[in-house]
Amino acid sequence: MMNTTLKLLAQQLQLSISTVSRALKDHPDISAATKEKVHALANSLDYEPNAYAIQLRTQNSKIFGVIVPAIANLFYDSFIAAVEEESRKNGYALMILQSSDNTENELNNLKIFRQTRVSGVFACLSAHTQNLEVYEKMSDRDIPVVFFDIVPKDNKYTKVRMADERCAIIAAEQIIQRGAKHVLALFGDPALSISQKRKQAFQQFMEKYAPKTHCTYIHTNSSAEAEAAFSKHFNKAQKFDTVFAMTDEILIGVMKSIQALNIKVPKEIGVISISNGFIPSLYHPNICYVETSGYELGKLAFVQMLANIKGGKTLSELTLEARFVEGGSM
Amino acid sequence: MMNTTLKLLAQQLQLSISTVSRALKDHPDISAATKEKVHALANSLDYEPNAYAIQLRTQNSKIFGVIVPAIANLFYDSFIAAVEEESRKNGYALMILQSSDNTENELNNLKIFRQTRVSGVFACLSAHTQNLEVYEKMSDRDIPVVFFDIVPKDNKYTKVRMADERCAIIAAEQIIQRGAKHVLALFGDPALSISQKRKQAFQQFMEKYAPKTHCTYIHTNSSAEAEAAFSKHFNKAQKFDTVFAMTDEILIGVMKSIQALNIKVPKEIGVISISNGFIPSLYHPNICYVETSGYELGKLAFVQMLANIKGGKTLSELTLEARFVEGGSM
DNA sequence: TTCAAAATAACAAACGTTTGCGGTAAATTT
DNA sequence: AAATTTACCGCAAACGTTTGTTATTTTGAA
Repeated sequence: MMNTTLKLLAQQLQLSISTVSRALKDHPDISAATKEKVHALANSLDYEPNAYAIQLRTQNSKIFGVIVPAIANLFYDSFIAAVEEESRKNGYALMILQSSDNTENELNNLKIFRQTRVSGVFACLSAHTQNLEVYEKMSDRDIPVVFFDIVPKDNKYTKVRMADERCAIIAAEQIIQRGAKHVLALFGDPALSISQKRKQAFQQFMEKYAPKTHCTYIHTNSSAEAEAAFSKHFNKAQKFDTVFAMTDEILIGVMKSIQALNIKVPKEIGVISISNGFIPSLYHPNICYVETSGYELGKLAFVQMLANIKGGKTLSELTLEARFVEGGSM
Repeated sequence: MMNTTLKLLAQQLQLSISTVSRALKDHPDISAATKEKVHALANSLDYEPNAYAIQLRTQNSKIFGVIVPAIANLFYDSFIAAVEEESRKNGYALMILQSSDNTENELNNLKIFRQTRVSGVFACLSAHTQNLEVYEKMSDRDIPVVFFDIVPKDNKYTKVRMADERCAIIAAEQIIQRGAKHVLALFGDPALSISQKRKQAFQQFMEKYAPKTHCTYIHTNSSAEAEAAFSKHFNKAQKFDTVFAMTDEILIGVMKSIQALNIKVPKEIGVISISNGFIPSLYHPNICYVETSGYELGKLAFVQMLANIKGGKTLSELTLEARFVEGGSM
């Protein structure tokens, strides 16, 4: 079927293309009568403007690009959901690409975004991306970039992220408040800055405010490792009364071990984690956690993006405050 | 910064735009020497073709649209991941929109896709969408649509879905094989065709091949409902030896109740579900499940899409075979 | 009436490509 | 040496919009 264009409408109405174009967007130059006629025909032929022609003319694509390590991820998918909601409200669509934590993919994705002339990109750095040159290229093209979650250190970028240190500290506060004596604290890949930050903040806080509490710190790289580490340490003479899991992944491992050993929560052990909230709700009792909301972060990122687009440059780092969510696990 | 275009390259090289264009795409009309020069300059100015101009000229956007009820969903996000992988390999990008199971959103999304002139759309119907007129409109525009998961009944559409009935039957087989005597079978929203199909297939199979097994059928709409239903029924005189959960959502509710009541799996009760695999792996022992892989479905959908684009019309329904995955829960 | 000022609509260029066709010079054939 | 290929390249139109400028008509005041 022939696509209906301005030209077609113009021909049928014996008007010029420009008149039809203006009528459609309610330009004051056009008389009410003409507008009416144009709208009528446009509707009946259900005219839909060609986004590509518009972009070509106006240099504005009304599309945002999003790069995440993985879509299939409890945190990122809620981030995406939030950004998508806001985008829709503001007349933007989303193009989502995943890097699979692979720098090469990240590069290709950025290229696609440049070619698509996206209006902006939300980027989460791949775990080991060091070279930010390609992001500079986006700026050269006047495409604003809002980094989220895994962000570069340099202050010249716009970024939003969780208050990682605060998360760990809030967890520590709770642990102290409950009067824990022996804590097993499990953190993620020690090569990741997020693991380092959380571990450091947690440890410092504990040492300062509860020097008598005995803490064991362990790094694990997967659910399975966490599970193994937990059961190994739990069988030692020194029983823990509290376990802290830095991520959902770790929590999952811990909980499997707890179920396997048939340990009673919270009677025999208290459990607390940092999470988006979904995994903690899977268990009975619900696990206490410090909330890091991908959804909230998405909303925040979008605000930054809009500010960036409207008001020019907004070079700042925004961190999202975390809060403790009560469960029955402590 | 000025975007580098063909025109710019042409000027700098004292060549015509068409020559530059042809040189860049290795057209035989152009001499090797010229090609070399053009490529060199294009690289140093890192020229990137304007996708909008190309689309305007060639009427081909190289973008696929995807509509899912929700991105933040274990099944759909793996579906998306698969489609995204394949798309990238084939030089397409993805535009992902969520309907939130809301027909109005679905309509708007389709509209965006039409305006963006996507090369094709992958669509999962909203739970209660009846009117498929808008999808007809896509066909009018020669935009192929591949339905997945929740698909229309009409055979004129291209669709891929899980073998829903088979899933239920495989589960029933396993239940019979383990010699269950009393089964509690939990299904989802009875208004959804998927619930109906699975329930019907399950029930028929059980009645035919294990008429003496006593089954209780219940429909629930959420995790919480499933949790409540399970604990309510478990306390009755007649204890179940096996519970079947049609979805992850239901399984989550069931498992919470099982943990709350401190029931031993599989000693006191056998558990089996239909799932993507993630949730069943969260418990100890791992829950047995019939696998419905969003990832696999995505791959399949993509094949269909490509066939549709290349070979014209391919009106058929493909179903993805399910398989049983052993856990320790039965 | 006459003329300036609104009101209304048409013209045309531009956005960056692709591509059919035509043109010129060099190479090859008679 | 004339005629014909062949190799290489440029011209120009088209894709569907938007928008500054210009042309025409209508209106209202002088």
